Amino acid sequence: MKEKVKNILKILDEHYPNVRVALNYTNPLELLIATILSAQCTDERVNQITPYLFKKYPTAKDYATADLKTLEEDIKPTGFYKNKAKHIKECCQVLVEKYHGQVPANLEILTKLPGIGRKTANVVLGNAFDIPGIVVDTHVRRVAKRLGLTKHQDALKIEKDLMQLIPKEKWTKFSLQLTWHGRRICKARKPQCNKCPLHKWCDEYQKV
DNA sequence: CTCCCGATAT
DNA sequence: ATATCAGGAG
Repeated sequence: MKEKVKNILKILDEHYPNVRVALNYTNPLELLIATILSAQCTDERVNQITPYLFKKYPTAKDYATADLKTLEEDIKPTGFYKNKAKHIKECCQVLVEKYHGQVPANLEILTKLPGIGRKTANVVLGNAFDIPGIVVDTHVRRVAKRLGLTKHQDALKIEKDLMQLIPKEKWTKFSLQLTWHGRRICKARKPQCNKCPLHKWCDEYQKV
């Protein structure tokens, strides 16, 4: 397994050397909001509305004091807009009341905020604060499972498995690489195994 | 486990 | 028609 992980990491680095979050942002708050909006929605769609959104709501206080219906309309194209608007407003209210309107760089604090789970928290920590974290989104879950890096379905168990296998300083980049690979090659519906540089090390590919 | 939301691929 | 898309709350 150790050799397998080493090879997978090497191949990922060769093929995806400069991965970056596909969501556009210029500060931790913007990344936090964009990540909440990205739930069950493509990043392109999120990027389409965020230029307008970030201009209209530059600080946490702007979301905290926003009219809920107006905020719903502003984020509508990203889907789940009622839940997301409610989460964003409540989350920013806590940020204003308890954290001076700043995004805390701490996993335990972040995951207690309304609308913020481990996935969103780790995206913000890893990319806005350079604090290593394994991000288990739908792509990471699928690809890690297919590769045979975990047997679990539960996101937290997958996160723990990957934390054991991957060196800490690579957690954030590895998550981004797996997500990117999952989007482009190892797709949910029609995985492009013939184009996949990892298929030698893939459990699922060996089965077929 | 279900619900929230709607666009797009298959 | 149905599954899926950078999930989280109740």
